[in-house]
Amino acid sequence: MSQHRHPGAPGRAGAVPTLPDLPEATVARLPEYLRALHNLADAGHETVSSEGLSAAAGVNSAKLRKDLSHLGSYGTRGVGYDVALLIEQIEYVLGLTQRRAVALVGVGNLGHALAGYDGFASRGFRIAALLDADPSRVGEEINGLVVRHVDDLPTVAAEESLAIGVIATPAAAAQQVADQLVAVGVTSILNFAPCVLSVPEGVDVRKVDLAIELQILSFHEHRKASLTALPATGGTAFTALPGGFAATDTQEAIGT
Amino acid sequence: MSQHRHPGAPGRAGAVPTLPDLPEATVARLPEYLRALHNLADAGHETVSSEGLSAAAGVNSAKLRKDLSHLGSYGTRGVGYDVALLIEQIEYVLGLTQRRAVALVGVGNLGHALAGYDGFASRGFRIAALLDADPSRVGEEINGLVVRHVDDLPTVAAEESLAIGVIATPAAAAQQVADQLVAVGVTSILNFAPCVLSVPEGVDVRKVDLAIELQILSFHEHRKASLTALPATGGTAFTALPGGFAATDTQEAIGT
DNA sequence: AGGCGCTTGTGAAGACGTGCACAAATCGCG
DNA sequence: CGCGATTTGTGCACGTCTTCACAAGCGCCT
Ligand SMILES: NC(=O)c1ccc[n+]([C@@H]2O[C@H](COP(=O)([O-])OP(=O)(O)OC[C@H]3O[C@@H](n4cnc5c(N)ncnc54)[C@H](O)[C@@H]3O)[C@@H](O)[C@H]2O)c1
Ligand SMILES: NC(=O)c1ccc[n+]([C@@H]2O[C@H](COP(=O)([O-])OP(=O)(O)OC[C@H]3O[C@@H](n4cnc5c(N)ncnc54)[C@H](O)[C@@H]3O)[C@@H](O)[C@H]2O)c1
Repeated sequence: MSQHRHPGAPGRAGAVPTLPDLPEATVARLPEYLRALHNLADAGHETVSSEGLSAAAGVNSAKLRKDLSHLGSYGTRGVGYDVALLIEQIEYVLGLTQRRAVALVGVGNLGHALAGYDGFASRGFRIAALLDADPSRVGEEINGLVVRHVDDLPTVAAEESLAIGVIATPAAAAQQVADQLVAVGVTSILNFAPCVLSVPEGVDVRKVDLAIELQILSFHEHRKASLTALPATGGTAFTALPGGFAATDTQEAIGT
Repeated sequence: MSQHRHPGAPGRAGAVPTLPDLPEATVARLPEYLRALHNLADAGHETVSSEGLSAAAGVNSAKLRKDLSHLGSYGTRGVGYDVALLIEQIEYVLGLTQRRAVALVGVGNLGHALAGYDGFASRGFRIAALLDADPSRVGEEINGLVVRHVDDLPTVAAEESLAIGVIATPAAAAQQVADQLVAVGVTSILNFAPCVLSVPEGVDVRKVDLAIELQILSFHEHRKASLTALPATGGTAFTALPGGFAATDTQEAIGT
């Protein structure tokens, strides 16, 4: 509270945006709030309480309030948050006011699905290029975009200001592709290949690995099975899992 | 240390497996160690040091040692870890000794890619059924599996012991599908639809949301841009980012 | 056998994230 | 204008995670 400078509202002119450096955990949740807010806006809500928004986003309301307070938030006590304003704020902080260009490398099985996905456009991104190393794939048109050869990356980067590179190649090729992306100035990479990438300092890599998610679920299945298999020694001690079990990215038992 | 009971090696008979309850953060990393270990095994390594394995998995070596110590690990001081034994251990803890059956619901754009993905089989899972609500999709054969109607779910569950349900339907249908999965006894769900699911206690849900990953990357792009835009006051103070910046699921600047 | 170098396993400290509980602020209404 | 209902923003305490640093253990070489 006290004198909290507006951290750079979208409408304001340049003048040093003063991005507050948010806790990483908060950053990871802002997109969820944003999605929930868009749903609320579509449903006609003009304001929403922290209680309502946190329920829609599936988090604790105190956590939500603390997250929003980090970006010097615009709530009104006794009322709640202005939905439209909050959307603007979050989109600004996340850097979504500009439609960022994404280059998708590897137009195979998964790459085709990604290329045809409309969730890119509706959430602030634009597929600027499809790239592949297989000559037989080059030239193919998907969703209005023509697949180009991965060696054209420098040309593509010269035409467009690439913000993010998405790697959907086999693991064996991923490091090489990452190097090529870095070479043309890409500093953010989303990697679908199941491998660790080495990148220079200043380049961010996030990974999506289906098998890891399944294996984490498998662990919990295993644990649940070994618990219920135990002969109930004293009573129903194990029926209710110990509290605070959910963590990282797992949601469990969210009541309606 | 002291007398550490083997927590249930795969070869041993039943006798109460005694699954140690691992920190959630550790569970999330075990699959990465497992992948790195398989690579090492394929490359012919019989043992590996915590330093070597942590490098291959892209984490801090102390963290790796602590993670492994949680499962009553099998390292030898002065030598390292036996690769094959460690693989066995981790696979046991993750519950991968049985090939878990996965039901994939929603065989659209993304569902097709998942159905054709060989990473399932190679990492301990088996697609047991493909399900969709669209009558025109039912009957289609993908990778040797025939798409069945989602209303056949009870029949499928009766035939197979379904461990995990994967939801790849539009967000609007996801909750309903989740309810159907829960109704037939599925207690682990991987959700690709961008929405929050409500499930009863005891059911685990993990989500994969492409847009969230991109938006997190976008935030860091935004932040990096706003930093470099600043007139360098004293010198190269901002060239190196403050240490300990990577978090959650982000790897950054991993040296070779 | 003894010593030496290497590596594990872990205690302890600090950083980080979470959630309760409540004071401060705002609105609407009489 | 004042009051009560409501909701935000946050201090605080607690739990979890990370990282350092080092003693204990192991194998090898002499
Ligand atoms: N298919 C899925 O559902 C799925 C799910 C999770 C993860 N993945 C991972 O995503 C990646 C892609 O999977 P896929 O099923 O689409 O594989 P795929 O073999 O169908 O497609 C890979 C594509 O990458 C291209 N490619 C290969 N080397 C390249 C290079 N150096 N530069 C540019 N392009 C190159 C190939 O020509 C091919 O078109 C894999 O690493 C896979 O493990 C896939
Ligand atoms: N395509 C991608 O690359 C991608 C990436 C990330 C997330 N997603 C998400 O994954 C989901 C699927 O995306 P998509 O591109 O494959 O969509 P899609 O429309 O191509 O496929 C959806 C499929 O679900 C089926 N379906 C609809 N209602 C159903 C129900 N009640 N029960 C069973 N099946 C039902 C439809 O018949 C269709 O086959 C969406 O939520 C999307 O946001 C997709």
